[in-house]
Amino acid sequence: MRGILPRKIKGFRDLGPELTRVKWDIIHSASQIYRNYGFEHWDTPVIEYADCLGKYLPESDSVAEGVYSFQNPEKEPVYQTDGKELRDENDHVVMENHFLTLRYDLTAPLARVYAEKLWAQFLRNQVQENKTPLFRRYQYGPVYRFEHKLDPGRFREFWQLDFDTVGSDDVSVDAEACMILSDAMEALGLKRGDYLVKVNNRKLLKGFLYHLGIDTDEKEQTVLRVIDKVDKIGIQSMGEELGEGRMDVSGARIPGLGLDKTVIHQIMDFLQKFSDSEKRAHVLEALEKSGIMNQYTQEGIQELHRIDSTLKAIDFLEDRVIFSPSLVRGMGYYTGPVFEVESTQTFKDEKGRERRVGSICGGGRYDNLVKNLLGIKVPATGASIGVDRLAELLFLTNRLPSVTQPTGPVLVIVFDDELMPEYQVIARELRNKGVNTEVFYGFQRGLKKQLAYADQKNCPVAIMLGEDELKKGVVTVRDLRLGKEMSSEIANKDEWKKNAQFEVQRELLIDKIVSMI
RNA sequence: GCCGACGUAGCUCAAUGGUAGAGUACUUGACUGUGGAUCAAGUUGUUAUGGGUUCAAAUCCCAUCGUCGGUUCCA
Repeated sequence: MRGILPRKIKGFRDLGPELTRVKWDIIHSASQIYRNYGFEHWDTPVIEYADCLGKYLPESDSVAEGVYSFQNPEKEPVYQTDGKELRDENDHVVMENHFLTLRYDLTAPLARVYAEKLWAQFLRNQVQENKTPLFRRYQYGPVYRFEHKLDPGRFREFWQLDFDTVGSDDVSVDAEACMILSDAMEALGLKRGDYLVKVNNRKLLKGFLYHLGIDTDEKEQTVLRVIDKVDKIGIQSMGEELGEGRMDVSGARIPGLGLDKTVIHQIMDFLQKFSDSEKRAHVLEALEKSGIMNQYTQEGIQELHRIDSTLKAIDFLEDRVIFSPSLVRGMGYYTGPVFEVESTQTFKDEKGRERRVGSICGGGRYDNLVKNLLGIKVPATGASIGVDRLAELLFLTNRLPSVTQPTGPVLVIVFDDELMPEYQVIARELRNKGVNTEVFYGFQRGLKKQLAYADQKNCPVAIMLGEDELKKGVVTVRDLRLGKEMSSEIANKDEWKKNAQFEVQRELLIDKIVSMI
């Protein structure tokens, strides 16, 4: 017989109070920075029409690999390119169960929002390239990807925290994105030097590879994919992989791209030449001297110059933002500057091995944001904080120790059902003063149980009111925080009790508690 | 998808073909209205699942499932 096993979908998780708190800390402090730069908060649905996200139907050739899709139970009209309903030979509107997709990032929905706003004008042919409106928004929320392989720290449901500027091709926006990322990292508690914003320009790589005879998008993509791994596998292995392939430590054979030896050496030289430069100006100088000049590299260098001078003007030096000509960022859709925030911190895993956290934010410029939807180029640039990655980082490196053990509520102990109304009055009065207060409602009402509960929730204070106190017109207050401090030193139970516990007149209770919190 | 390692109590892990154990957690008591520490007692298992070899399997073999590490792919 089939039964029900309580369980979660792989790659989805429950977040306890500690992680939840870290997560919202990140969101609040970073959002504050985004607003500080003028971005407005938007939110969009978790589910979208598959075609609007640039994902097409499972039966078509471009199978929506990697996303969660399903058919809408409701039939709706099919549209033509001019926005009118598609009709059959009998002039009936063609109806379909459209495919729906859980959003896999926040950028695709942004494109939909932007295109939807422009749609009416677009139909009237009033939308022109280079005249599209400026739109700046930030957004956070869960996104969903159907990953086959789930590395630790990689999930199928995870949160992103994006800001994007649509409708500007000025690279000052890219420079600004670096400022924002840097400010955001510091706002949520990272110290200068705990992180580095790394910047590169896709045009530079494109121009360089073009110079080496790698002149098609397809070739470029495969080469970039290998270059992207250099941090992970080292320059030597990367070279092997560009050439004849290599043997992995595990014995797996990794096929190479079969590039020419001289080409490979030039790529390796290029990457090594810049990996040691610390000054942005030095990198630019070296790039100019390299003599690889074509349309792409020229534009790329010029843009980096602009970014450098913008950052320099407000004293964003190399302790925050560096140029890193080897930075690729996997995705193919970037067209200009790309950036990434790397955590320089390490932590020890459960086996005591030193581990790096790596990249925690990424972004860049992409000119084809709404190309699918409006058919025109709209320049956009933006970046995304990987909230869950960052939460884990803060957790692992213990950057926020106070967050890992949040203070619990004041606990009102329940001795007697008859006194419940009075317990509620006390709780009410405390809450009105802004003190988090909980009345104990558990089954097991032994005092021991209730105090153990308070201890487990890290309550600072317990309030006890029973028959004895009622007769005297007092309330017993137990300072759990003080008690915890003393517990390591004091063995004598009575003395311990004497110090951490006292009686107070009922009418003085609230002020007393407030002063203790 | 491919290569490798691992899977024993809620958790962390022992037991090298011969009776399945410890720490921790949990429950109860010492303390009948008092957290921690201490002490005492108690509960916890189809050794991932299914098959095979053997007088005898947690242990050896095969398959399946799961976890981890590496690799491939990734809008």
